[in-house]
Amino acid sequence: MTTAIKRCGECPIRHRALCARCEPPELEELDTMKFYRSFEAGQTVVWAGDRMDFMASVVSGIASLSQTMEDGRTQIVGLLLPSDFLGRPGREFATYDVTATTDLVMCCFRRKPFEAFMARTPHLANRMLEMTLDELDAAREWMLLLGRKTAREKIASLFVIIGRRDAALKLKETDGELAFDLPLTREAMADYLGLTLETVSRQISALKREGLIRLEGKRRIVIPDFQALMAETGDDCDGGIIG
Amino acid sequence: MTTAIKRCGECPIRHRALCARCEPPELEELDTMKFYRSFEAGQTVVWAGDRMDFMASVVSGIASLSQTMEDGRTQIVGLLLPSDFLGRPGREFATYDVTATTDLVMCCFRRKPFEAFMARTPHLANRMLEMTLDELDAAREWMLLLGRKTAREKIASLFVIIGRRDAALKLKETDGELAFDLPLTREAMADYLGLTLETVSRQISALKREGLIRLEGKRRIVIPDFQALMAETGDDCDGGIIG
DNA sequence: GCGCGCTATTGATCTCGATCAAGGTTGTCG
DNA sequence: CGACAACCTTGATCGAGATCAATAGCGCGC
Repeated sequence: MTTAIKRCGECPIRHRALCARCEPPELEELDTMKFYRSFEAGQTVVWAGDRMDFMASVVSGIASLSQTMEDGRTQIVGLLLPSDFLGRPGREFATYDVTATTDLVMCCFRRKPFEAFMARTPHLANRMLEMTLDELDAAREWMLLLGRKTAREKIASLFVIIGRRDAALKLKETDGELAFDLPLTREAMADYLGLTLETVSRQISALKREGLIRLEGKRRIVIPDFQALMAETGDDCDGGIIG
Repeated sequence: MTTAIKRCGECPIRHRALCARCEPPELEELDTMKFYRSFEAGQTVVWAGDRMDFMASVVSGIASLSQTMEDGRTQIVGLLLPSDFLGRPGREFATYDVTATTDLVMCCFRRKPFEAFMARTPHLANRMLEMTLDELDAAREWMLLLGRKTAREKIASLFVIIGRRDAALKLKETDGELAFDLPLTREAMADYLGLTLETVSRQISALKREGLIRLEGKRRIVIPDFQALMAETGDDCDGGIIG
């Protein structure tokens, strides 16, 4: 396994996932338990059931969490994008297969010291709770997609979510033309959306034919009119601004 | 809305969801912010988007969390069984419709004082994190069901999960014969499993015809051989004991 | 008891997405 | 360059579950 380990004093994680409110002494302490791991696209980070003696935060690249049934049916239950967190306190063994779907760098923390650190840093525990609740909301939104949306709506929803997230990372607005690289193969998209890869391919072709998206190569998606694509997701289009 | 409010010094919640590790002074304090609310089967606890100025724990009965699309397609994204928790810190507005699917009693805590209490009671914050992570795991298991299981497997999975949970509440073993009342109509089951009510009905009839379950009336399910039913869920049957 | 509303069952038919199958594209390595 | 592998697209057909429709049981109030 290609696992580069290095130390670094300026982790992007500080400013994103965990430590927006950490003080310098706390950051120092986090640094002592921190190391980086790199994975190539396709590599497995951990298998479900493996001992996992670290928690981690995604620095760059994308990983997927998936579950597989004995007969091979697979469901991706979550994507880890930059700043997303992996691992749960108090759990020694991985629950899901974690796979790098693109080249991936993670900032890892050894579990024991990290848990000890969390125990005496309340705002870090709060931040963990906040992140977990956000993930729970995302999972529940995905349940609506898996249970009730058509193939076309599923594809449109996926593109909207990836597009929005991608724009957020680049600090761009999500209106007007938007372009991004799909971090998933057709098969991975199928496993995320509860479809077959053929259906994914056909629906992408249909959206292309209708001008809702353009393809540059197989992987790069251009969305000329983000609002128009959102109208295909089946969701309320007000972006979920409640209150 | 039938909303009985009473105070009570011996809340079952103490021993379950929140306070297994609370000390007597903390329990006193929790009591000052606690009140009970009762709902009849079918009543709505809150609508998505409503202001919700309390958090709550289910004392008895069952509630469902659901999302509905404009055209009426509905997905139940979670069931709240006794001891389950509702509401998230820092969120003033409900994200999902919450409906009593049976007669329901909830133990409620006013949000502001509860949040303040949480902020200075670290083990409560930890307990919240633990519960949220468990819910996340449950949601992800359900994603596999929604995305990849057949109608038959979905029904079998539902019965296994309700049966197991019901047995746990009654402190019974989950082998040999097991009987419980279905807390959901056929329609609610359909909305939970991502099916139509006709398909639910047909699959239940099929399981009955094959002797995997018996029906006593419309709602009471008897499972003569729990292992045999588990074999129909498509899951590994070792009950997920990893490590 | 009778009629009404709600829930559940069952049948007939249709349809969306799965499955099976055949190419086409792209990239890599000798 | 050519061969091979991985990934993607498209077509033909199939089938699980949706949809449409009719009927049946089951309280509940009058």
